[in-house]
Amino acid sequence: MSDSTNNNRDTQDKDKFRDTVFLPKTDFPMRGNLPEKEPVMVQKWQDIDLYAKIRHASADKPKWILHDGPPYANGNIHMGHALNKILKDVINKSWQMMGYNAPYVPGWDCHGLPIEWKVEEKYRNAGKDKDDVDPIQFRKECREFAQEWVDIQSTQFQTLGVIGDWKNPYRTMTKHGEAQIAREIHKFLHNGGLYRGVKSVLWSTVEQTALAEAEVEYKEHKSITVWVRFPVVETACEALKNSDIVIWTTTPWTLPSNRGIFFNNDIDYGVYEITEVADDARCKVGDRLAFATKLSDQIKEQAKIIAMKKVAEFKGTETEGTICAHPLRGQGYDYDVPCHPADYVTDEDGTGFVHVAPSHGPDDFVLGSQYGLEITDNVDNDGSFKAHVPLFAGLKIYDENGKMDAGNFAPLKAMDEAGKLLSKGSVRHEYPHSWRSKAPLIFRTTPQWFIAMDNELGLRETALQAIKDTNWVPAKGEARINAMIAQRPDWCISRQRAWGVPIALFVDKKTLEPLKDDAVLKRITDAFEEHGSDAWWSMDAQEFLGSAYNAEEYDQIFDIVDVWFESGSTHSFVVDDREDLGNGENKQVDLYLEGSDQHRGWFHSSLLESCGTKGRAPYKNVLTHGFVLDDKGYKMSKSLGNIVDPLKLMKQSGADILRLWTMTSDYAEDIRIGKDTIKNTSDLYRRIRNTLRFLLGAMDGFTASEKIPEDQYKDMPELEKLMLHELSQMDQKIRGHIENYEFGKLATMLHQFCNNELSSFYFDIRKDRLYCDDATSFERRATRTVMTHIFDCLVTWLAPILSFTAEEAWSQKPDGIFEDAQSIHLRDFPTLPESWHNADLAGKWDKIIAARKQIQEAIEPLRASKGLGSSLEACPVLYATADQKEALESVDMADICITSGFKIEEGNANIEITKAEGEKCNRCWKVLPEVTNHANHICNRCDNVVNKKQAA
RNA sequence: GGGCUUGUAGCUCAGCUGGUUAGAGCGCACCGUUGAUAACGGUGAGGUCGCAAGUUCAAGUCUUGCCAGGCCCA
Repeated sequence: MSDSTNNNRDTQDKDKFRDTVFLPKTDFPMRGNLPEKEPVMVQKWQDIDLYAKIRHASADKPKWILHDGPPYANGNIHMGHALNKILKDVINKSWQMMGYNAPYVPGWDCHGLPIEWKVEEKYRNAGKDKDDVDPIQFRKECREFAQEWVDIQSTQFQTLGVIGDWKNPYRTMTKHGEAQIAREIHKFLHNGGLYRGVKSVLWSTVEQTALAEAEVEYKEHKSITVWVRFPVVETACEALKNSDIVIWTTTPWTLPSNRGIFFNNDIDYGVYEITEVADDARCKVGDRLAFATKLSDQIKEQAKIIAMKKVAEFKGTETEGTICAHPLRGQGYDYDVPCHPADYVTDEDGTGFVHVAPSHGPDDFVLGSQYGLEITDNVDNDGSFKAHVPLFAGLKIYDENGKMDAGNFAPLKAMDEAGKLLSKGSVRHEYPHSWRSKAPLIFRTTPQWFIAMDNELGLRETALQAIKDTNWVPAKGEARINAMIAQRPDWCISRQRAWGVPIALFVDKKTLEPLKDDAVLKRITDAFEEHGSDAWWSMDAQEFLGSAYNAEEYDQIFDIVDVWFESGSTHSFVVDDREDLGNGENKQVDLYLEGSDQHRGWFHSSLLESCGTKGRAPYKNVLTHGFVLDDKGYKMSKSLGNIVDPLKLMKQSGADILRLWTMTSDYAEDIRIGKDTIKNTSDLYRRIRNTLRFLLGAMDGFTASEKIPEDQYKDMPELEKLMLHELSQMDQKIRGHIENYEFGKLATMLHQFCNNELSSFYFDIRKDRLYCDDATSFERRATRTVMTHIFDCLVTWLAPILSFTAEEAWSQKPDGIFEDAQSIHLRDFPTLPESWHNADLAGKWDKIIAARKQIQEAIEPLRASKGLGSSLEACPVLYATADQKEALESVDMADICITSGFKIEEGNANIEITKAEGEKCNRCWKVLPEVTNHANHICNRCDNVVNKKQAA
């Protein structure tokens, strides 16, 4: 007989018996093809209004509320948005499936500068000036712009698989939102938190307006530098007597506003007596000058001093209490100029002494205020000196084109004439300019509205306590926000802008006190509720003031409120005011969840706002995630060209890949994304998908009658019971992780369960039973019953993460076995019977599994030497102690090791692999002696099954 | 410049209060299977735990410095 004849017979037999084997069958494809399927599913969820169905189905369950932080309605979503929204969705779905009613109301931040700019830009491009546009019209265009992006982002978020109330999100620009934000401001008016103060801001003399930091561009600018002498008039420092302190500045125009001198306690200073000077030097022999010793050579050269000697040394600390005269004393500048320490003063350049004009620099302002230095009001909106300024009234710092003007040169000249100018020069340095006009900017103090941190309201104290009362996840977030709240200055909430909610107040022109009449305030917010805050511009002031007050005696405030105050108020106008979230019970929500930057942003402003109005935090738990970086750990940026676009990624790989990536990363830290990570995630995804596919295939044709009744579970084989135990273990771990906000471990755990417990263990072992056993046998029914339980659990556990894939798998399940839910997302995690838990069994099987592992290792060398192919060709002999022998004999080790035979002998621990005796069964492929006796070359078991099948 | 923070195999992550040869999954290599088949099973090779000092009988784990990142400020 030739080989080919043999092969033919084998092939025929194989074909013959292949049809009698119960191979897995399912329409759930191996390949996900997610980019095509996901959008269809999103559409379906919208069509059936899945969100409403979930709400309806869980209406009676206890509420669990994650309150969404509003993204800014401007531009397409980026990876950070994707991470944030996916995380929220996974967490929310998890709690929902734990048996809670977890509504998700997405929101948007709609007011603010970036949108205002975009609209302004449109006007500029049309050759119009924003200031010429009617504010109502301007705001209308801003609103339309914002709404456009709300709609776009809404669609994009939904493609991520995020389920929420997309039909009815919250927005900071709705009429109710604006009205309630105004009410919140009024609460601070009543509780004493709100006050009017001044603040140092960057000011454009050309546009005559304050600029936000984001409107400022830093570029090179040539400034005048001057070294100026301040004669010491009073000092406890012996060295300083009869000398002049030398300061250095690049802004000569600030000298008329000088009110102090700062030094550094740690710097070494010297007093130098001039002994020889050049002809064109501005100082003379015998002058005594004080400055930092480290800078003496530099100053000597600059001042054209040929020779000088150090006559005294002193530490910065000794300078305390020294008082100087202004260089223009006798010409209207007769006040004292005190010296104070300041850490920011260095001896890197200049003189080691810094001149202080509290009105014209942020450091000057903050420290100057602390030392009680006068905040001058010398400079007008257009950059000219006000009329009360001696010598320089009317002179402008910059002209209308932003060029340096007499306001800079005149003080310099006056100093020189007074003999107080030591030297002058120029320097090129980075300097703030207007984004719009490109003109250089100046610092100027302007009146602004503040919320006090430390007055009778005690906001800082309340907030610090609220931080302690909140659960911060990860815990390090607490230290971060605590430091910020502990150190922050009063909250400046006013902006001189158009697109926002006005700080809707009237201020008495005479007393400068804001009007606190409730009737007036109510008329204002009622009008906002009806017309939106546009009413502040469109209605007449007298309409708000009513008959009790005369509009002419009041200033109407047109400043708008900081957008952080708006989003910080969402706990009020969203959480408290929406029935679906709220409960109207003034209750804290369960979770705020944002990036770690929000310790300064939303967590922070929400905390202050809520502490000010409610005396406690708006949240119980705060979860933070890190930032998305590129594959090397660098920040994504256009210039580096390393941006990963979530929309593109979804089109290439699918949202479920993105979702899985999020959850397998340690999102508490910054996370990386790149080619490798996506590849890795796709591989993980394939394994999970194939596990679902195998389960679906294994359940092919399963009906309720095949299912083992609950009361017979005790008779199931141990392996089946072990798997039920594994399920109950998983169930407990999963619930524990969710309750402790340890979502990072979930996806990894699920994947490893698919991989280890299922694919390489249970499925591999039970393939024989599924494929070859009698379909009606108790054992096969038990296996298939357990498969339905595994599927029931796994598909639901996966649903929060792989929302699309789980839904797809759910749609492929056999009928009549599972809960009748239209969508997987309408389900809860299955409640597993207590009886499934079986620690003793698990303990026993630990040993069995260890033995299995040893057998597998022992087979390997034979395979390598070609002594063996399939493990079914082997018959291991295990030598073990009597105890072990007993345990192993109680189970079918051949099945478990997927070998055709298995012998256990008493003896010293050892393993021998022998070849199984007999021939390969043409149906089940086991190598058994009995096969030889059958005409069809099949084993007894298979023969029975085939005969029974034919009879049926 | 300041506050907070990160750095463990090619990738994603574990490593509790310092204690035997640093773990897992993926990927990779090799083998098996060809009845989960663009799948499945097994075995194996990969790490001076960012670098350098120090504390200790003992450090990935504690201290200090440095390097490279990140967030928030200035």
